[in-house]
Amino acid sequence: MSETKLTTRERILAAALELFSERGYFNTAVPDIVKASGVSTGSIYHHFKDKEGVARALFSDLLAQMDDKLAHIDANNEGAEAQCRAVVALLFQMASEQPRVMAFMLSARHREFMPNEPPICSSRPFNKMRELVASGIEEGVVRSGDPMVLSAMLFGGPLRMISLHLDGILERPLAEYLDESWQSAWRAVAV
Amino acid sequence: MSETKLTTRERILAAALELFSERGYFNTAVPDIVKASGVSTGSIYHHFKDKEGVARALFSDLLAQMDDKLAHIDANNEGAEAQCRAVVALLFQMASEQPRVMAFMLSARHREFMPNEPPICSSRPFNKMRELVASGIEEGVVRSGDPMVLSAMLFGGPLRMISLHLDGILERPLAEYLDESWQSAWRAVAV
DNA sequence: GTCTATACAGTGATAGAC
DNA sequence: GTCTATCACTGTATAGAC
Repeated sequence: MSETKLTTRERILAAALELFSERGYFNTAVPDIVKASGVSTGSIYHHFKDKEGVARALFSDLLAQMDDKLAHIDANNEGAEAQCRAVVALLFQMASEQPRVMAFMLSARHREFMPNEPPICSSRPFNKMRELVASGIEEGVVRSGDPMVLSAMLFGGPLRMISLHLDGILERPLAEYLDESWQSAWRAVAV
Repeated sequence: MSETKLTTRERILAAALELFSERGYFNTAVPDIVKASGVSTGSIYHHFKDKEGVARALFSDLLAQMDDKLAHIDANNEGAEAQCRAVVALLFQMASEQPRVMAFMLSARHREFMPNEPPICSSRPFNKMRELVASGIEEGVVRSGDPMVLSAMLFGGPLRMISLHLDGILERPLAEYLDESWQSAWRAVAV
């Protein structure tokens, strides 16, 4: 536990992530963040403009992390099929290991508390996923069609599995559904 | 416009649906519902226990409506494949014609404002969809496998298309994506 | 940069007349 | 059943000392 080594900013964001993903943004008061982080109200407002600013910084950090991981996948896998499969595996792994992070990123209604933020499906990670499908079409491993639709079909099923997992509906650990999910999903778009 | 003929209760629920789905539950104050419905604060609290009670009634009504429509599909279509396809068509149609309703039902984080409500994916309509897939397996038109997974794969893609539509990402009207979406989705689970 | 104390707005909910 | 008026409180954000 290197929690002591975290900067003030990091402690605030860690507490906010915990609380926002657990109870939701609107059920979290600033004094809750104060208690959970051990940082004072004044410090929070020194580091962030307002409560929404905390959420924005958190969301932006998480998107950047996700973006890094996708870039890593891109570099370490050969061909669109392997890359897409690695993306699904990554999403499953993150949903298992950091369910809070995934809940905040995928399920939260960001627009409700960050009115000026674009919807998550137009974020870089989601665009990257669409690009992968598009290159799959060029490679000839994905049938031709609207990349938007094909991307929704390829990743929509696995993302639903993640939702079910986050809602506590699945009987077994999410990882055990990976193979079957991927095989089904790939059938939807394969040539 | 038969708005004048609505009962007080209906006017409250109609206004609440409009506001909750537009701005979200937490961005809607009771006085907002008062203004939008033309009904007084006192009347709202006469008909509902509290603000959460309004949301619960609304959600329950919408689920029941959806349930009716699914029963109708069940009765008017022969075979699991046709029934599943009709479900997807219905969802697309509703998302086009009543985007607010669908946004409130599919995307809202209900647990955040109705703590005792079960997650929507364990609601009757979603169970019905899983049952359809299960009967598809029995009929031999859907490959054998975990019905939970297969259901997620069949409906996950189309539901993502609906999300994209509700977020305003799609270039064309949702209806134009129906055929391509269905064909892809069905491939994922067909024998 | 961090803290405590506090101002102030806006919220959910009630009281009580009609 | 419906209304108006009002309360008590919570939550955001600021002021200002250290």
